[in-house]
Order: sequence, then C-alpha cells, then structure tokens
Amino acid sequence: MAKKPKETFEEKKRRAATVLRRLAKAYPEAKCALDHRTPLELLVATILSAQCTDVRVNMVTPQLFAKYRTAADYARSPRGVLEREIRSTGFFNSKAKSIRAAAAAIAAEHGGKVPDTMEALVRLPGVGRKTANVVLGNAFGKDEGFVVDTHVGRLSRRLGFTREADPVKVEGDLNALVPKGRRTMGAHLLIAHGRQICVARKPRCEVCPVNPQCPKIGV
DNA sequence: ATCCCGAGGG
DNA sequence: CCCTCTGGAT
Repeated sequence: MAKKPKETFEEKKRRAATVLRRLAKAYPEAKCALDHRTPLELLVATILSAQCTDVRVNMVTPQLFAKYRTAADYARSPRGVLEREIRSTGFFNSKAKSIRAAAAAIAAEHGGKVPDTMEALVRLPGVGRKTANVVLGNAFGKDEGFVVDTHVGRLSRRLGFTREADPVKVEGDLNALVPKGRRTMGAHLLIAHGRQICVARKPRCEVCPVNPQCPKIGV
C-alpha cells in the first residue's frame, strides 16, 4: 500500500474553498437566507432560523418583511398575531417574544437602527453570540470569525480541517483556513450540510456534494 | 421514541 | 451546569 502524500496547508486551504463553493451551490436556500437583507431583516431571519431549516424560514419571511418594515412595527405587533405568522418555524412563542423585545430595544435605545457591535447586539433581549455574529458578518461586513457549534465542529473534523475538540481551537483553525468575508456564510453552509446530509449518526455520503473533497475522518 | 442551525432562566 | 420552549424530521 503506497502511503498518500501529506496534504500541505496551501492544498488544504484550496480544498476548503472548493468545499464551501460546492456547498453554496448545493444549498441555495442557505445562501438565500443570509443574502440581500437589511440588518433588521437579517436579525429577524436569524432569530427564526434557530432549530429550523432555511427552507421554512424562507417561506415566512417575504410576507413578514412586507408587513413589518421597522423595529417599531414589530415592537407594537399585537400578541398572537406575530406568533401565528411565524408558527411554522417552531418555538413561535419564544421567538415572537425575542423579536418583539429586541425590536423594542432597537426602537427605544438605538433610534430604530440595528446596532453594529457585538457588545450592543448581545445586550438585545433574545440575541446571543451566534445571532449577533451572523448579523455582524452579513449585514455590516464585519466577518471576523466562525462561531463553532456542534455541527461546525463535527464537519470540520470529518473534513480534516481540524483535529481539535475544543470549539475555540476549531475556530482558530477555521479562521486560518478561510479568509475574512467567507466565514459567516461558511459556518452557515457547514451547518446546513451537517443537518441535512452530513448528519452525526449516519452521514449520507452517497449523495454528498463534497464527497470527493472529504477524507471522511471518523466516519 | 429521539434529536435539533439558540436563548433565557433556574 | 441543568431545563424549557416547540414543531417537524427521521
């Protein structure tokens, strides 16, 4: 058995770029979910996307964004109405509460403008590090780094992008591999892939769009 | 039956 | 740390 030549760092970077390019093509709805949104729309879409697929989020956002144009619009939406409108995205009570509360704070404390710093975003009720990172990266061009969750961690190891278990170290490895400007989208694409095809228990390698680029570590 | 692309609260 | 929210996928 001939030993495979070790992949250089430059080769790994190119492979990472190829993987993200192919995932973007394979999951257009994931790309769509983060593209071409105002900060407020992006914030709402991101809150809705928790525990929910991009396809379902994309099904409710057009009507939502046509009706609610400002933070104040959400803040004064009557109890029950917004809940019904976002019902199909799950967790509708807590999500509606988060959207209303964050919108109220934006209207009251930020002049109706979604804040553009991590500290201010995380202070908004219903907005955590993950949501804040997506808004920073895709609405304000501050694409500083990956936020590593279980999907991003698992896929990064499986694809041979890192050997680390610690999310902070995985984040460092990914940031070294993927240039600024592609990180937020990269994380989103890895997550979509990790939910739909490269699932934890039984990855469906036979239909995987990045099968040729994947060493399948640990599978 | 079990598992979730997150956040708040105990 | 733990639990809960909630609907849908598997």
